Amino acid sequence: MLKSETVNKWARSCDACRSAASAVYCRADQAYLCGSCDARIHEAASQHDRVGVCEACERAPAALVCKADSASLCEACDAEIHSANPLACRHHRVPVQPMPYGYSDEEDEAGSWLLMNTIRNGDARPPPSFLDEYLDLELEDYNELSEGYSYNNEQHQQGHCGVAAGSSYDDSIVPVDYHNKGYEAGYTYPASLTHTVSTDIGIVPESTSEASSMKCEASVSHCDKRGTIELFTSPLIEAPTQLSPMDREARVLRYKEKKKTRKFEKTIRYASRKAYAETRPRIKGRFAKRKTSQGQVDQIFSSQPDNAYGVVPSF
DNA sequence: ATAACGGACGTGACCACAAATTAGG
DNA sequence: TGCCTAATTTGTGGTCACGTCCGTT
Repeated sequence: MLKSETVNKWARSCDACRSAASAVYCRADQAYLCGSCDARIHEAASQHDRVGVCEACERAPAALVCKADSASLCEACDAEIHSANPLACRHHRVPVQPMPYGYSDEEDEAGSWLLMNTIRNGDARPPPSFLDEYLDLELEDYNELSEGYSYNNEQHQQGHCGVAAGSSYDDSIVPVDYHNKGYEAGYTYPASLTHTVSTDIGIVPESTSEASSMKCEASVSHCDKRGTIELFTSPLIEAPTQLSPMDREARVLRYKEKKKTRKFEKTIRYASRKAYAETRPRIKGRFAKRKTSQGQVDQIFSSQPDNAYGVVPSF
């Protein structure tokens, strides 16, 4: 089943800007696009059918929507997830519908905007009051920001930021076409199919360590039953211990933007459980045993006079 | 200026049980 | 190594109790 508390490092990058994670797949263009690129490109081609990206692998167009899991899945992930056990097989799934024009991944858009502005201004360095802006961070957030911070102005001046706008892409790394070399060629995904990013993670170096993440094909994220996230790294993986100024800037900006756009509303991971909870009997808001609740119902109705009406027992 | 009071608001605990996950054979 | 079964854990929503904040007296 799907877990929402783990990090998916496998998200496919946008085919247009090569920086942000893709959010949609355009069937007409046969291209994966982030929210901002999708909005820009399809402003003139609004008739293109687009679908979301699979929430499990984030690297293939969604083909089905699982009502029980409230998740859009590609055919491969759907087959894998829903063949796991007889119960999963019973999940109701419907073909994914093309999204109307106007969809945009706000987070990607805002993040790109911030990055573009920074680069346009020709200065990717943190502002003088850089740290002051984080005085309101939670301690653990601050630790995450502090971890691995190493500002290297020389590298910045040498033009390592001269890549596509809104990108922290390291042009010294040759991009890998996952679609051709991985997914379609039978690339095996991690055993734990995950599809969302926990806000507890804080800064998740999605685009920042894109170069390194491209080399991290063997890494496996694991979430144990207490919710602790463990990252297993193979010896071949290069960890981003020293971040470039651009990488650092991108991380900071992404974090700031994410903090702004944090959504505190409750997220439902299992729609089936929600549906069941809504139908369950209650006594003063608490879940009640079916037999007990039935007895209470009988008691309530037996205590009402024959002509009593308008009283709705709260179960 | 300070204390007391009360209303508004926010937060966490509680409950049962299907579903998901893990452990062991 | 893979399969099966049993045991354990997770997640779900409405209500209540409690604490905090703020305005009024």
